[in-house]
Amino acid sequence: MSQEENYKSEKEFLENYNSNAFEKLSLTSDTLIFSVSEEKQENYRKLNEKYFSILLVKRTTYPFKDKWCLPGGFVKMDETGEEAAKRILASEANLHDIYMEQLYTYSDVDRDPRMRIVSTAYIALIDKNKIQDKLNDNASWFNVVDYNEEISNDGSILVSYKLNNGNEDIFIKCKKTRINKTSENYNYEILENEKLAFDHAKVIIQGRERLQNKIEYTDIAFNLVGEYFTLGELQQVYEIVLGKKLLDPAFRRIIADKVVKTNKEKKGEGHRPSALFKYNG
Amino acid sequence: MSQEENYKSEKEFLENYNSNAFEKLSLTSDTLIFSVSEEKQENYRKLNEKYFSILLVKRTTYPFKDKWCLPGGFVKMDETGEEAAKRILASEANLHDIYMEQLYTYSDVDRDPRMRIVSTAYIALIDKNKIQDKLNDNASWFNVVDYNEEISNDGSILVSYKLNNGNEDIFIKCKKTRINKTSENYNYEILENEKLAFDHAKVIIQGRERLQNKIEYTDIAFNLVGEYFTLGELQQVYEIVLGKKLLDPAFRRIIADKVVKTNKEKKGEGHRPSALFKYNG
DNA sequence: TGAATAGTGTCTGTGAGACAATATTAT
DNA sequence: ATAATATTGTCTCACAGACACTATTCA
Repeated sequence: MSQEENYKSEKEFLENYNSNAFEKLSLTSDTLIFSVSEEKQENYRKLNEKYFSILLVKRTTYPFKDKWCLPGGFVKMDETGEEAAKRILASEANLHDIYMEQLYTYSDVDRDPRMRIVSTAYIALIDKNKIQDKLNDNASWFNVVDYNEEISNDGSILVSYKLNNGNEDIFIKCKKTRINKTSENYNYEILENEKLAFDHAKVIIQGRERLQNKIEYTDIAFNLVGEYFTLGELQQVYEIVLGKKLLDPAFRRIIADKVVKTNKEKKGEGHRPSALFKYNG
Repeated sequence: MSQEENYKSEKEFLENYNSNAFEKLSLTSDTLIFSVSEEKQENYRKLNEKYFSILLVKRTTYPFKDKWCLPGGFVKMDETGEEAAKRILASEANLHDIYMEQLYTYSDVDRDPRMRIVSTAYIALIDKNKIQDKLNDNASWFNVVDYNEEISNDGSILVSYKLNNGNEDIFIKCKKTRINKTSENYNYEILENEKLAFDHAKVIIQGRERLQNKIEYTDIAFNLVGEYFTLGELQQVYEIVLGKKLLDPAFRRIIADKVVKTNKEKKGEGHRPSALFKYNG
């Protein structure tokens, strides 16, 4: 504290500043990448079933070796947290120009066993059709195959997830408690989590909640579909993110002024073809 | 990278971990404290005029000596960002048990002239009537006396603020540009800012926006009033935060199931007395 | 009594929820 | 023809916006 007292100018102060006066820590960026994946149906008439999916990476090194985690890494001294997140996605998963926003900064003292590491988590949304190629060996898409939320007696909410990548299941169970009765902010206590490293189970739960909220009052859903899409496909995306069925006419009313009809059609599906639309950005 | 390769267990790895393998930085917590202040009117019949107000602290040391900033400081190694924010508010302004939530983490490389410092900003809401005492000499409440938002030709939004603490004006002008056409996230470019340190002008603008949004779908407004309040007072709080007048019947409908009428009354105001209500948490 | 706020009644239009009906394709 | 989805029409109900009206106090 006393070091600042006697300088005559900011310039002089800065020249003499001891940047080690305060303890330092490391900062990482972790990105929660959401997408919607399709699964071909046996019945040729039916639409492909869609799943909400998350990209996870298997750790090959300690700590949490062999556990799954969000793609992330250390923030370098010459980049912002978001720049770091983008750099890592480009190098680890060959992803470029994707929608990204900051989710939350996690600063629990013991969240990393190595040392004090604070992490800023980001949410990213991509259209999975664009990027079937070049996934790193350690990376894998997990579908949310089961999702449940129930209110317990004491007013807290029990959330459970089941993720699957075609090969392996991940279960998460979490107890959400309101931090304050006036707000929608929760404390997340992980009750069950065998396979996810760090506090990433919490990030996934909190991130999905954010996406569910934002899809209702923004247009971010369009980042999950390609340039051309049918209204049925778009509706499926909303339904998967929201976790509930929507009524066709209501949905069409809501998005009517967000899309433009093109003269293209999607044909050959065993039923009436549907018009392809574009986002009216 | 190579250090992790050869350990047989996580325990062994951690015992040998070199925590200086990556560059480190400093983390600070800054808190944007909002409140609503009253100003006695000359006309005895009229209600007190209310202002949206923000607590700022005058810096006494470099950098940004003599500029105003948000109360904040370095996060210690044994506390989370939010704990640091609370510790600082307790010590600097004698504020305890106040509503707080995380706003955003600012990590621009040059945001602090001393060195690389990342800051997590928090929003806090308090009832100003509770805390007229014991403000630090350097701290001062600024009222938002003028606030304007206009859309410019290129689609960006020009935001201007005028703050006043009874003694001094602070002007801020900022250009908001959508980062992405699908979302409500903006890039904030400060065009005018003489008196605020660091990137705190941006924090104020972003924080107020957050509050405006959240007051519509949560009950956080109740953190800005005391235990007992009249519906007129509560309505004023909403109006000030939202920056627009509300119609009485509509407002009463909206909050009807959030409040409970008590048998207390507020009398002696030169007009019909009004019932005091409590929050129905 | 008058100025000011407190509090309520009610009309209207918008928009969401619900359900029904029609349209069109591949097999 | 049939199964499946695409697309539109319309009824109803809830609710926000708007305005008018009544109630009550203190100087």
